[in-house]
Amino acid sequence: MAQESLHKYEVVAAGIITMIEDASPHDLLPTERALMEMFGVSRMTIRAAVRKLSETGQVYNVPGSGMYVGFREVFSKSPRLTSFTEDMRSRGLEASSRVLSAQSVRADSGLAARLGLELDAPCFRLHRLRLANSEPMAIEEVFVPESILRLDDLDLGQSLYEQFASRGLQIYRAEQEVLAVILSASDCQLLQVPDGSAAIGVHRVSSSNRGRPIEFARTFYRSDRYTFRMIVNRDEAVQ
Amino acid sequence: MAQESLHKYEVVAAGIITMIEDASPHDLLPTERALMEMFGVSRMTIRAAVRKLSETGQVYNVPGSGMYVGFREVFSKSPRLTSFTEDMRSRGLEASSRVLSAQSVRADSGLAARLGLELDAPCFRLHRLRLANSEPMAIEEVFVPESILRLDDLDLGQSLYEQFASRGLQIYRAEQEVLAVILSASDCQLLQVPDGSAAIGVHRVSSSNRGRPIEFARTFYRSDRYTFRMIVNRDEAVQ
DNA sequence: AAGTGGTCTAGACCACCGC
DNA sequence: CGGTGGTCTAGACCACTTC
Repeated sequence: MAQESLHKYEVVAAGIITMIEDASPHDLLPTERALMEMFGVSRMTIRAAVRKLSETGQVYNVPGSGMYVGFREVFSKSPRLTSFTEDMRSRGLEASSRVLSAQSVRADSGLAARLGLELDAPCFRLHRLRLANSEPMAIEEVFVPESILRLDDLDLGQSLYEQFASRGLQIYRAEQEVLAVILSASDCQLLQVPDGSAAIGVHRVSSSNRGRPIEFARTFYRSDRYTFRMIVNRDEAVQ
Repeated sequence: MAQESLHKYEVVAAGIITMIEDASPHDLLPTERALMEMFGVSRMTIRAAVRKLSETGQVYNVPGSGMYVGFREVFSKSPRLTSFTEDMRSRGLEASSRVLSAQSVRADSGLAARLGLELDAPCFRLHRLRLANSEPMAIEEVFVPESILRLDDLDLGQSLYEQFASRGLQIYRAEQEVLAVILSASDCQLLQVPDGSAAIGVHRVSSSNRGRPIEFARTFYRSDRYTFRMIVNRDEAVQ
């Protein structure tokens, strides 16, 4: 069941991935010019594919030398914008959720600033326990302007992102802040962790492709079950 | 004092940045074809500059519509590999450090695996308190194989990265894991935070451009002073 | 229908690496 | 020195947005 990719560079990237699967980290890959012939595309298309793969650490380039298979597959996921469901799926877990509350609220100054709203603008707040393989994984608090989705129209049984999409709003981009917190007693109980446990907090403002803020979410992940993994690269020389 | 950039796309990126400075978020920027004429370069060079800027959220593209100034400058830093010194400098703070201990150790199984060494291979461990504007900000524990830098040759007064560089080893890439922890009583004292405080933990394996692991570092940042900020983008449609 | 960014071609020269 | 990735050109067609 081969997926029908639209763009050539995606086909090339998929082809390179199949090469990588049967190779060890730091193995030398064919040169870009050789890949041109193998895939019958121009060099820029090869480089677009390679860029995509090197962003996730699956391959890496050494100028003047060649292109190599990335280190370890465990670490191959750089931070990308994903829904909780996708994130869990990529870790081999099945996501579900339990609604703790859903209510209408008025934006305070902090929320209004984050979502680009007037003070006291109507929003709804959705408070959910997120589970992975039926075990508590995170507590999520989402605020959405009622100008985008009214609480009355909210279908609690359906994915929030799908409901945005059905209104022509697709989330493209997010500003995100990662911090450490100590959970409240009630949150510890919900997550089934010892009292006073630490958690990874993520504050996120998600926006449409037009830069319009769609949601502000505060999520607290169990730190015994969840970590952020990423590959970081340097632009220039070290300090 | 204009910096002499080597590449055209860097010159173009710098030029676009000066446009951005006098503009507001979501302002429309010239089209790529207009920028070609303005800078006298080809479209691919414009796009290389735009890619660089959009990685850090300074601009964003809307297909079929145009290119726009990014949201807020506060959030413009996506996760990149930086030294503590650079990281603090980019936040407008001056970095310093206090050595807590420096000793020779033997790699246990975890360390050996991370650094690609034999079990019991000699390494040194450097334990430092990192300060920003003379205030404690983080506790850092670095392990380096003695095959790369011997403890005897270590100059505690000099930047570790500079000592790598002087041996022809430049750090290009790192695998990083971010987690939340509760600090030990002694670490709380060092960081001057209340007992039982949470901290952001970062585990990092840094490698040379040849994929050779150079250091394993465990850093704990005060979570009241330090957060990770990043912009994340989507590749494809939402779940 | 016109204009936009996204993709793609078929070339080219360069800095750097390894022999 | 030849080969590598990094940059760059001058075109082209496409899907999509905007009017």
